[in-house]
Parts: sequence; C-alpha cells; structure tokens
Amino acid sequence: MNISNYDSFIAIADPHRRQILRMLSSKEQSINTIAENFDISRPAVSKHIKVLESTGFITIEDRGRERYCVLDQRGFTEIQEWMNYFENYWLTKLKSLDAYLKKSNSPKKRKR
Amino acid sequence: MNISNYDSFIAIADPHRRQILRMLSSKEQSINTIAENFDISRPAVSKHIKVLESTGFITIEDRGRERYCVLDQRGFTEIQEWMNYFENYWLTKLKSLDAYLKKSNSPKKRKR
DNA sequence: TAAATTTGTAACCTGTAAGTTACATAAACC
DNA sequence: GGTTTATGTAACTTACAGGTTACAAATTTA
Repeated sequence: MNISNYDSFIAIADPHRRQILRMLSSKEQSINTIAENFDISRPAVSKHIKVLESTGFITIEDRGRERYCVLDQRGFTEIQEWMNYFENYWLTKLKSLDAYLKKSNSPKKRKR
Repeated sequence: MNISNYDSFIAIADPHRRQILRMLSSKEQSINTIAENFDISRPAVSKHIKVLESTGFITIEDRGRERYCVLDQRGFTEIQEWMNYFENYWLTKLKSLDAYLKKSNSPKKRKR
C-alpha cells in the first residue's frame, strides 16, 4: 500500500476511516483500543490509521508501548475549502433566484 | 460497474469527478462537451457522470439528442453534514481552550 | 530475565474501480 | 432515407485498495 497515492478525499472515502475519525472525536485512543471496536483485523485498522496520519487527519503520540491517535485539523481543511466553494455556488444561485423573483414581482412602473 | 456500491464520499474521491463538478459550476454542459475537455475516453467520462448522477450530485436533462448535466445540491448535503460535525468539534475544542485560558489568566481571588 | 502486551510490516489473495475498444441506438440534418 | 452526431453499454484488461495471516520488534510487567 503506497501511502503517497492518498489525498484527503480518498482518506475519507472509506467508511472504516470515517468511523475511526468519529471515535477519535469523542476520545483519543490507542491503536489497539480502536482495533478492538472493529470487525476487521488489527493490521487492517493499522493501515487505515497510517492513511489518516499521512493525510493529516490525525497525529500519533507514543506513550510507552502504546500509540495514541489524536484528531488533527489540518486534514479537514482541503475538504472544507472544497465544500466552501460549492456552498458559495448554491448561495449565489439562491441569491440570483431571489433577485429574479423580486424583480418580476416588483410594482410596474406607473404609466405617465 | 455496479453503481449501487457508490456513496457521496466515494463519488467525490475521484479527481476526474471533482473536475466535472467544477466544470458544471461554471456552466451546464452536454456529456460530449464535458468529455472533450478530458484526457480520458468518452465512455470513461460517461461512467463518471453516471456515478455523479446516481449519488445525487447532478441531474441530466434530455435536449434532443444531447444530454445536459446540471449540478444538484442533494449530493452535497451528506458531505456537508459530515463536515459540520467536525467543524463543530473544532469549534467547541477552541471554545474550551479559550475558557481554560481565560480562567487561568483571571485575577486570583484576593486573599482575605 | 522471561513472559505478556502493543505495534509494525512483509507476503499474499481477491474484488473491483477505472480505463480501454468495439458496437448499438436514437435523434438531427441534408 | 442515408449520413452525421451524441450517447449508451458490453466485454475486456490492469492496477491497486483493502483484507488476511505470520512473524518481528519494542516496551512493560512479573
């Protein structure tokens, strides 16, 4: 698995990875603790975590023989910017519709 | 290609599909017009468009022998909700940090 | 120091996403 | 009606993501 192939969008495309991010939003956890809550094997979870780390969604802190995963905002920014673009698209779309309605409903110029 | 396997997150995971969405944000376009702007074959683009349609990111209107693609807000909502959750996470995180700093900086109770 | 715990990773298997080419179909145009 | 244009889709190939098992390494604990 070549981590360099991954970007933010691919990182959150996998349901297991999104589940991991959710779990970490309630509490930072060690890799094994995370793996225990999954139906897939520990190495599989380990790979997912590596993807999330390499794409900036989490950081990992060594604590003795355990490694704790913590959410990292950096990974989310690319997605956020992408969403912002389209949120804006829909907003301006709505505004121009609004303007159109206002115009066609506005009182006609009084003749004379 | 079984379209039913796709969800919103997978839909936007592919760079070509994101590019199509961008293109459509400037102007609605026919499928062939879209395909002409790509390095991949027309059938490949056609498949991407099918994915975007089945996941609610675009709708398709028949106009004579052409089919025009138009952005559809529905597809974006799932992503948006997901982002909202984590935006909120970071906001409350920031707030509690702020509260903590305020507290530790607040003037100590005057003795006596 | 030996045993248990936590994690990393190599080697392998499998399904399928994403691309291709070739052919079919339907509308528009002459 | 025959040709051109726009699109759909079937059949096939290839790369690789995501899973597994097995083993290694490092730290903690007894």
